[in-house]
Amino acid sequence: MTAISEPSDLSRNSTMTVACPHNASISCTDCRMNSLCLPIALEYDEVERLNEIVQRGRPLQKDSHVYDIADEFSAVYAVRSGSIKTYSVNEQGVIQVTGFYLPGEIFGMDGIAHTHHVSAAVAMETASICEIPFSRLEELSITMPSLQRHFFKLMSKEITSDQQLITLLSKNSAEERVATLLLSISARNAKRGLSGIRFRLPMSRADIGNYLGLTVETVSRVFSRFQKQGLLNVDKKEIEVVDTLALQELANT
Amino acid sequence: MTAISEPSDLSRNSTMTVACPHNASISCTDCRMNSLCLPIALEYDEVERLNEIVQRGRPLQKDSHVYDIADEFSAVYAVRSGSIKTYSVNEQGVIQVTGFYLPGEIFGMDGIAHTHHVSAAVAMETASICEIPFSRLEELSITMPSLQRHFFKLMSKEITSDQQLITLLSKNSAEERVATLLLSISARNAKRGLSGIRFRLPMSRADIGNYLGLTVETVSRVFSRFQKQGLLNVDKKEIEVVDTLALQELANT
DNA sequence: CGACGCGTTGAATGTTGTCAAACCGAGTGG
DNA sequence: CCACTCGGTTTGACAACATTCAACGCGTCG
Repeated sequence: MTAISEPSDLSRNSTMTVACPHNASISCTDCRMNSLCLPIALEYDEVERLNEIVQRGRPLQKDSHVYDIADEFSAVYAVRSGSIKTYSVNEQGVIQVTGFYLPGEIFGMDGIAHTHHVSAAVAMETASICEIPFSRLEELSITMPSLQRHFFKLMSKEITSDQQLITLLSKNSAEERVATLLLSISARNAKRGLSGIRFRLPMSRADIGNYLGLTVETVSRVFSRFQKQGLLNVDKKEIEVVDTLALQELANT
Repeated sequence: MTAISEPSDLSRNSTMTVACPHNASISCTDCRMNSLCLPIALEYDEVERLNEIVQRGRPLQKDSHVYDIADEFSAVYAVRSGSIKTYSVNEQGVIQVTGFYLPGEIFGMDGIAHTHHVSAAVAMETASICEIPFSRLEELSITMPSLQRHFFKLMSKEITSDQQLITLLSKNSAEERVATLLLSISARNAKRGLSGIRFRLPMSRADIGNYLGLTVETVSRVFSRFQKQGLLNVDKKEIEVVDTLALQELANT
């Protein structure tokens, strides 16, 4: 569960050899995302050792599962391209979207304390991911303190982002919730070196509504209102942030 | 963060020597709550070893902190008597109550992945607690697999109860939220051998409202409505559940 | 072309929040 | 002993906000 909070720090213009992010044969060293998903403190040969345990699969199709509820927990995942959403299902079968994950972000840690996943993860669009087997990661962590620290930080972030979502749902209006989500996605895009002003939302209105505890119609209306007020330009999933400050004021209320 | 989900299993009518729960000199072996807060699989001498690392303090006064936000994380805690609430505060200073803890329940695990607490814990009434230094607990866990498993289960429960709260806030009405909380407290009282029908709510209406994302007035109105409909008898904090089934239907909607 | 998924918009409804007033029980101090 | 305050709770009237239901537009895909 992330999305509202912002992922790890540091942007290093690592390599000139920029390959297609869907490409499965790329290594951690060359990956465009490595400054986001890797601990910054790793030395070159440490990255190499991590690289050896990372498994890169063929790209996932839209709507296909990375893991499903009750699947055995065996790995955590990094988004290399595309985007992923996670959701849980309660006893009554109600679905709750719990997070959106963009390239460079890590997901799937909900199973660490369990033996099985308590949520599911699906691709919102064609996506490629890195699978990091957790048992190997644990071994590796023992000899690489910086890696261990990095993962503790990631787990922390998951927990605090849960609490942020709870507060958002419990205390904020529809406009405030949507503004907060937009700013979060904007900031995360900026961190990846993309524009924080113009970007494409990977998720549907229904996903946004489910995540924020709103109906599709309300989400749509908020977008329209923001556009009318000159805060945004909205064209389906394409967003242009016009008045960042106004959005921030909304989000910080 | 707990409250909606129910804590550990098994009730064993352990001892005849029932002492005052505020009494600090009681040992884990004799504690009335041990069937709730201890892993059931522990042998007698294992309980003794756990007992040796548990620190029992003087009773806490109402509104006094067990730990505060940003305090160093050093221990987890078990409620021996009274009750505890936890809350977090976001960047804008908004307080979100994140859990209510009754005797026999464990809290303070939010700091495990961090070095410092990301939430605060205060006594809602006079309470006594057991402090379990985490470093010692980790050592002990190595030689006691059943203890380790128990704590993993507790951590899992924290995470899933977060997700349950998120779903509750995001998808349920005021009545459904209140019904769910009441049933949770009822069930937890029953598990402690107390009545699940007549009990005293330890928290204020304001705390309930904050936790459930409602105003005090709404909480009060829902209680009144439930009473009018013959689901409850309410007298300030004293609750009598009259129609459990109707409450359950509300909670499961 | 027609069906379908997705998004938008309008009108009506209903739930929850806001504001204000009053109540109640427990202390407190005159 | 009584009047007083104070915090927590309840209740009412009203307004605001979000949902519901319905219709429609638009693009894609069979």
